[in-house]
Amino acid sequence: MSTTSAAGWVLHVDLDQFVAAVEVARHPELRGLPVVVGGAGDPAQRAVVATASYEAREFGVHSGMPLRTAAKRCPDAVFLPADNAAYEEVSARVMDVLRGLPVVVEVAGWDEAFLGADTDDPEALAVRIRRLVTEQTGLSCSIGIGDNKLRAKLATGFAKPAGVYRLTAANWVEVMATRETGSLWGIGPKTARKLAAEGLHTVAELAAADPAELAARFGPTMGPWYRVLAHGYGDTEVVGTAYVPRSRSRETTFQQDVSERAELDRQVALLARRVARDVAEEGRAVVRVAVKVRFRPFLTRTRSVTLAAATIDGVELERAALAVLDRFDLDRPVRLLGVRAEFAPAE
DNA sequence: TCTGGGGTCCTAGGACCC
DNA sequence: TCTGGGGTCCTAGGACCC
Repeated sequence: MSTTSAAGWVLHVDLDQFVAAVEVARHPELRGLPVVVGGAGDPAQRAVVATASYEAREFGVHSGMPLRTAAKRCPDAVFLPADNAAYEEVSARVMDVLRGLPVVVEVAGWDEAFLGADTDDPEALAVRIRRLVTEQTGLSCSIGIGDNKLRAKLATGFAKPAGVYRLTAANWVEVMATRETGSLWGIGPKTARKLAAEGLHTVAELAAADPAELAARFGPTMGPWYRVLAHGYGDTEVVGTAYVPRSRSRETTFQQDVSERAELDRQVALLARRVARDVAEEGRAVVRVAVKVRFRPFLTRTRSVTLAAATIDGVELERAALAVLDRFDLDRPVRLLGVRAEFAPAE
């Protein structure tokens, strides 16, 4: 089978409330209850919601929300710790089901994948995929059908939950024209606000904007790209080759802010060792090491260094991370430390 | 909304070189 | 050293996504 597909259809498969669904699958007594997964499962701790079940979402609980806030909105929710190893295993099983089909599979996250498919009846294929995934994993998914990745991805939003939806050039204007620019995949809250300040509120308004003016305001790449998004244009190539990471990082938010310098050194060394283990597994040389410090209340700073020579050696990575930490003004309480290693760009 | 953890890509300024 | 223009690398920060 080829590893890319430029012709035919793009399908976007997205598992419904994935993490919560995995937990319900192994704790059937939780079915129908508001379930909130995140952190260590203790709403009193500093952590956020990884996934909320649809029942919990009814109470206004959503991912990214502090667990504390979730507990206020939904005091009766069942709080569970995140078990990433379990989710990765289930995710791998789902991807294997997809790879068993005559399609190109591009994994786009734990719970989603793009498929390149040559078919005359993408709806029939989508229905078949939904049935297969449920039969073989017990999980429900939604599927967006598009003539490119952007439209397939957005279509999934209209397909959820447990449905199929087609979004192409044929219905793009009808479906998207009056929606806010922030509904586009790639335009977040900040950019949506800046666009609105330029008088561009809807997808149709952005599509009709002057590319040169967008370039002047938002940069030579991003400006014109926003307009392209608003037209629904996008990548049609689905790539099935293995993902090659550009970096590996580890970070920790402390339950209590840390001020003591020796403890900060100790924590950075621990993080650097964890990164070194990940790097060793990857087996690729590191060319740059970065340290992230988040001070109280929430001021985030990064410092980084290009190594004199690329290395995979854990001791050197740890030494580099400590040296970078030393360049910060550590005069305020710290709530988070992070260490990131960057690999040499793949050829 | 007192704001996790793991990623990617773009921008912009300064250094440095020719 | 009253100083141009272009290219590239390094670094920090921002925005976005899952």
